[in-house]
Amino acid sequence: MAKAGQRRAARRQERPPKRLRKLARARKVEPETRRQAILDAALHVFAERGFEAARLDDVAARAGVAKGTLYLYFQSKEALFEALIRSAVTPVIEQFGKVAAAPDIPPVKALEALFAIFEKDVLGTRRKLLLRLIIAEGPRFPALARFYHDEVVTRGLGLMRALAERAVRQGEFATDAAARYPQLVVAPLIVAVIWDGLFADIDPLDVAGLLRAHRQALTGRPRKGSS
Amino acid sequence: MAKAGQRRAARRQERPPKRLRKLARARKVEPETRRQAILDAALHVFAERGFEAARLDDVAARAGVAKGTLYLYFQSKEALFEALIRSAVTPVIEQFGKVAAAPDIPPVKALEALFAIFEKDVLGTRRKLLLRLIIAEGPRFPALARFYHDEVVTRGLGLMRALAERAVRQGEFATDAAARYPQLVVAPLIVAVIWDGLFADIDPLDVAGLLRAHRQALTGRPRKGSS
Amino acid sequence: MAKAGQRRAARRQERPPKRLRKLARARKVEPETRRQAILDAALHVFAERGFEAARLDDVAARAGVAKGTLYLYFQSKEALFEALIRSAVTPVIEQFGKVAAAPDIPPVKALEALFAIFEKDVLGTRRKLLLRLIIAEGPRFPALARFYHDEVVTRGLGLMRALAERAVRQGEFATDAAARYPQLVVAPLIVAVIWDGLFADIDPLDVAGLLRAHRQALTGRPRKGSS
Amino acid sequence: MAKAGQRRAARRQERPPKRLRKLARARKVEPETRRQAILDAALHVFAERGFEAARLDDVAARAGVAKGTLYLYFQSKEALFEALIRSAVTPVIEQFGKVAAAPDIPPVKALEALFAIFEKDVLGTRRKLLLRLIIAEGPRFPALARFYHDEVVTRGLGLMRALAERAVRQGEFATDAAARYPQLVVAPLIVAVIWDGLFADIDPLDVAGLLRAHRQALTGRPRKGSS
DNA sequence: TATGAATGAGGTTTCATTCAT
DNA sequence: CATGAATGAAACCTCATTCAT
Repeated sequence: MAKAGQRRAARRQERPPKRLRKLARARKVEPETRRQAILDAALHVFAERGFEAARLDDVAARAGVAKGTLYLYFQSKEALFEALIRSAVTPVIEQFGKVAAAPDIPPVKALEALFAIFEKDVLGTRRKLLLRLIIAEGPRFPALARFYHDEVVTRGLGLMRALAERAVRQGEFATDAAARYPQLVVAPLIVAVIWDGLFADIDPLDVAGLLRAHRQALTGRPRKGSS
Repeated sequence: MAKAGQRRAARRQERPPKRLRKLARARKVEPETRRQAILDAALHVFAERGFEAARLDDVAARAGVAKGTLYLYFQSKEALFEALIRSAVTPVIEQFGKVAAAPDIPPVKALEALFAIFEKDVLGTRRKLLLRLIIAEGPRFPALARFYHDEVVTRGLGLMRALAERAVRQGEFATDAAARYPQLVVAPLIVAVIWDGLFADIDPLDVAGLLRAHRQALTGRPRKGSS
Repeated sequence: MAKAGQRRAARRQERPPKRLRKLARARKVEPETRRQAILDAALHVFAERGFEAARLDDVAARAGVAKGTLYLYFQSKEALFEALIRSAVTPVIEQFGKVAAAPDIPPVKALEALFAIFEKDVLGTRRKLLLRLIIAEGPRFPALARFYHDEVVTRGLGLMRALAERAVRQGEFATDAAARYPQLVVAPLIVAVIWDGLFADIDPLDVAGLLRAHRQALTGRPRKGSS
Repeated sequence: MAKAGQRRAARRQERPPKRLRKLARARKVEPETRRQAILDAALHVFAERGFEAARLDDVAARAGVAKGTLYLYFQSKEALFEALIRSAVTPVIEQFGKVAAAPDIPPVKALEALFAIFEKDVLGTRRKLLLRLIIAEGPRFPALARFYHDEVVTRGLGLMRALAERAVRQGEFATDAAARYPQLVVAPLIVAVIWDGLFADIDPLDVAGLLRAHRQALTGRPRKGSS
């Protein structure tokens, strides 16, 4: 038709009255299950569009519940977002903790293991979306930033520092730089996540190679023959 | 025939005239000046709220122009956002280029200079907002991500790689890791920007110390006496 | 973490809460009823102001729904307009068909009946607004023009032609002009609608007289004593 | 780019600053010439989009003047519209008058001439746009409707009535229907204009044939062999 | 006289939130 | 508990009109 006002019209198509759709009365699911379904859906939608642009309609649809139902589980869009961040954040750290704190394995081996976990369980899963979400939306959600700082960053960097110190003591790291600034250890991980978000399609990054090189740089020892 | 002083003709039948403009018309300024004012305002507002949440009302108010004026300079909110990214992106790289490419200064000195420039001209200015904006919004603006990749990332990493290679050849870097993955050189810079955005208020980062430690790690030599 | 009672999250930082809904939620009505109410309202508003000048605010108010509700039933202003035209168009034609096709009543009697129907069910009702709307806005809505052409004009003229041919065969029409150009039969009806729209207030038209005279002209026989 | 808000954006393309375009200081043209240029442009734009949707920007561009200049010649969009209707309306009528009133030519010949004029000087020119504009927008501009009624309709129908009466007296018309309702004479002309506006592209009308048939119907005499 | 940048009210459309069912 | 129709504030964008130049 003509050219009158239509903005995001392209998003929808037709509008069947669709009422009277004999609603199948939601075969009783565990509330916790449903809560998780909503959080899963929310992660996808928030990650894809960002907090503001995310539509609860989409979250509800993806979770397979009605829009109103969201409000039975979360007070508001913001509360859902916060719960999302909080819920998904801890598990990884604990895994990290187990590896990093083990005093019997050599620090460089531990580092290797940590990077592998990161590659597999963060970069390889939807958890990377979470990390991106925090980086992107954190500045607008100070309470979440603080939570993340306290729960993840501080603990994570603590582990890294302990590991680095162990590595320094055992002569595995050339300098104590990483022990004083454990951010140096994780910085390439962060960059990998960001790179993936921005350039995955146009210039994918060889994360494994990057992390191998990073380990090499930390130990200060030339590559041992292999790549 | 109702000859004068009637606006919005077809509305006249049912609508009170109520049109009493005062318009303190802005004294003519150079178009380029005004364009810059809008871009400045946009940087602030977009950086503070993100693309979606940013309101053009706020941009206009901050720029000291009427809402409609924005549209004399930019086609849409999105166009304004793009222009913002594109406009502010190149200058730094050029500065970087001058320093990094100079073959006469020792690579580590060059690195030192680059980090100083970064600290002063990016972290110390509103340019860091821009970087954050790209990190946060880039995934939703593939065209911009590509632009940034082509104009900044590729060139920047190219410089870093050249510098690192020089450093390796001259024996200033312990390993060739940074030459193979120049992302390793800039990763702490990125982390500094992100940290600043998220935790500046609750746990500020000693960026100078971080970057010093980073240089130290890259060279693989224990600190030379000083801090 | 500001847990409850906060809406529009990301706005919270600079905006007064000021959200105090009262919403006298409309008692549930049948969707079809509501759809009709909206279409009725739309007919009035569009007819009175034309497509462009019509404000959806007015449509909503007249239909007794909120502005947003319109978008639950129609995708856009344009879609509403199209639906309006399409919904109201067919009924009359069917009535026409019944009368015009009846082979047992004399053609002139049928014509008389058709004109009476037109006077009562088109000119006498809001359907004339619809006709005017098509005449006025059709040029800007080619899809609608085609729809109207195919659904109404072609069929209507077909009926007229058949009727005229019957009249010619039976010697009731002086010439075959109307059989070849059935537009001639309806032209005065169109003119009556237009006249009503433009001059009803200043110089009303005696439509009954006009149509009587028109029949007389078609038959080519002087008035039989009466009027 | 992404899918954020953009409504009529497609209409524009880029936005060159275009200020400082050494304005050629409008080589003095006669005010009346310029006024006509504006009216010509206005006819096109108003006809194409309707009053409300017409943009003065387009009128100005088409007339080759700046937007502000329009206001030196007309008080408002509405005033321009009114002037447009008034300015273009009279000429045809006068031509009609000359032919219709000539007492020496046979009425049917006169009719033939009138229809020819109509076909050539109305349907064949931009004047038909004017007629359509009056039909479409008249209801929202009562003052214009009255003007048109008094200046054109009344005079035109008067001429038609006189002509028809002459035809009746001379036995050229089968009935006095057209003398009593001269609208019957012009109705097919109106229909031709409307048809052209709505269906020109999908089902063009043989106007000449229609009008020949119309004359035939009015005279009530079977076609005289020819055409 | 002519310009066109600037204005800002007002339009359409979106979407978080509510609540009758 | 769950639903989803309804709400209405607020966003983006347009364009008639003004006025400094």
